[in-house]
Amino acid sequence: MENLNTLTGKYGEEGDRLIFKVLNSGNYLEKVDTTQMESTAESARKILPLISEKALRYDLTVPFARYVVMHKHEISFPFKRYQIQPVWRADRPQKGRYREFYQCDADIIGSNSLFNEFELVQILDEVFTKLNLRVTIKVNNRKILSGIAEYIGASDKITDITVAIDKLDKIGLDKVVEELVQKGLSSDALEKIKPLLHFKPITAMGDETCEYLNQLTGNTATGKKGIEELKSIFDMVMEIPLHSARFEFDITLARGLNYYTGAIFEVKLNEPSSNFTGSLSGGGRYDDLTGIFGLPGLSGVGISFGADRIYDVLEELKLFPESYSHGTKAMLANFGETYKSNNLKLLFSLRQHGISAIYYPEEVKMKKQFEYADSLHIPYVVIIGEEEVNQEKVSVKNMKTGTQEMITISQLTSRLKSNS
RNA sequence: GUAGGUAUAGCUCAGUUGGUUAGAGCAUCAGAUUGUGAUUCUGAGGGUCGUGGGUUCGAGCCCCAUUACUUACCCCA
Repeated sequence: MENLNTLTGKYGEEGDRLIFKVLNSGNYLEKVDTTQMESTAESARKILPLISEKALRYDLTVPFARYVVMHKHEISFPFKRYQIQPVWRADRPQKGRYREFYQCDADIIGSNSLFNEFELVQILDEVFTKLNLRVTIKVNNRKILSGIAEYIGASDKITDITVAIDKLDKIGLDKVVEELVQKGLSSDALEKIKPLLHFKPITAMGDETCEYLNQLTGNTATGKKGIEELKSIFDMVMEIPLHSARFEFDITLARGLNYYTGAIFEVKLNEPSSNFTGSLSGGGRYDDLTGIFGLPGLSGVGISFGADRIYDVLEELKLFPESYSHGTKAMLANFGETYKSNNLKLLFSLRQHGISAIYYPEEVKMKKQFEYADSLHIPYVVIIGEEEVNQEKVSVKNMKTGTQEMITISQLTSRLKSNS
């Protein structure tokens, strides 16, 4: 839970609408002049701060910035932290999109070094490599986008421009141009921007490319700085290559969150057998997020994993193991009161040896007990009945191979211990 | 915020132009020499067809409302 006014304005116009506002406690209409109320959007906007002071957290980055400011005297900078918690969006739920979901954030605050960006890229690569997911890490830089807007004389329209360009794949060149015109872009600006629309994502940044990009951004200082930063990250990625992730610069990558000022990241799934389109992870650099809480000049960079989306994708691609190897190792069949004591002794002896075992609690048919063991993927079923007691042995059935044999308890123990 | 779609057994779904006791697969349960699963065969139970109205001789099917779920756009994890 956060104060509403610490969240508003940080996530863009769209973001503000998606914040879950919490109604004030008690008589929440106390401060409202009900005679002035109208059912218009504008009236609603005016009344909102009067009836709601709290909101559910929209992401983990803004609350993190608040935390850093609150604890500035106890923190050594550069400060790194990770955090896994639910966040909320007042959105219409749909595939891969939830009202409540878990984000896993990793941030480094209090350092301008681009090495931090590189470290985060390494984390992204390592995580998705370990999860066995092929992904594309898309990267861009807000300064490049600002440079472009500056160059074409439409600094106030950065968001409109990037949002439109972002749709290139989906709606095509003509529609994008149409949308830009509709947003009020001059024909002169449009001419300048057109080469950008033909710029495809690239996976390497040589000097020539940089030079070309400088041209595209009209050699503005901001644009140049962004290109320089981008190249610096690329250089590091070239030097220490990633394990499995594809790393590419995509000039159409925009990101709606207002607070980003430098590098921006987004991770897309790159598996032919899945058509999941949402981003699995995102992030970027924010230069002055702590400023609004009273600690200016602190730059940070962070990424966020969408745990639920990653889970969905792993499920869809069947990458979860069918059962966990460290689950129950053996089930002792229940043969009734006569053999209960033998079973209990064995059960606790096995557990003392660190073997996870259970005793079927009811005296029911063997068929049912075996079905139970099978449904739980328990690899061994141990039987102690008349035969076994007479021979001072136990029967053990390997549920995978179907073979069964009679062995001593010490043989059983070492067998269950050895192949784990 | 905008625009669609769906709602029938525990689950996944059939159900013809409205017409008699609403079906299947899977799951569950019970049996096939009462010490054996994944892989056999036989049988059984289980549904006020989301809810409330309406049209009709008659509604799972048509119309209206309502609720829940879901998909796309917008945007994002």
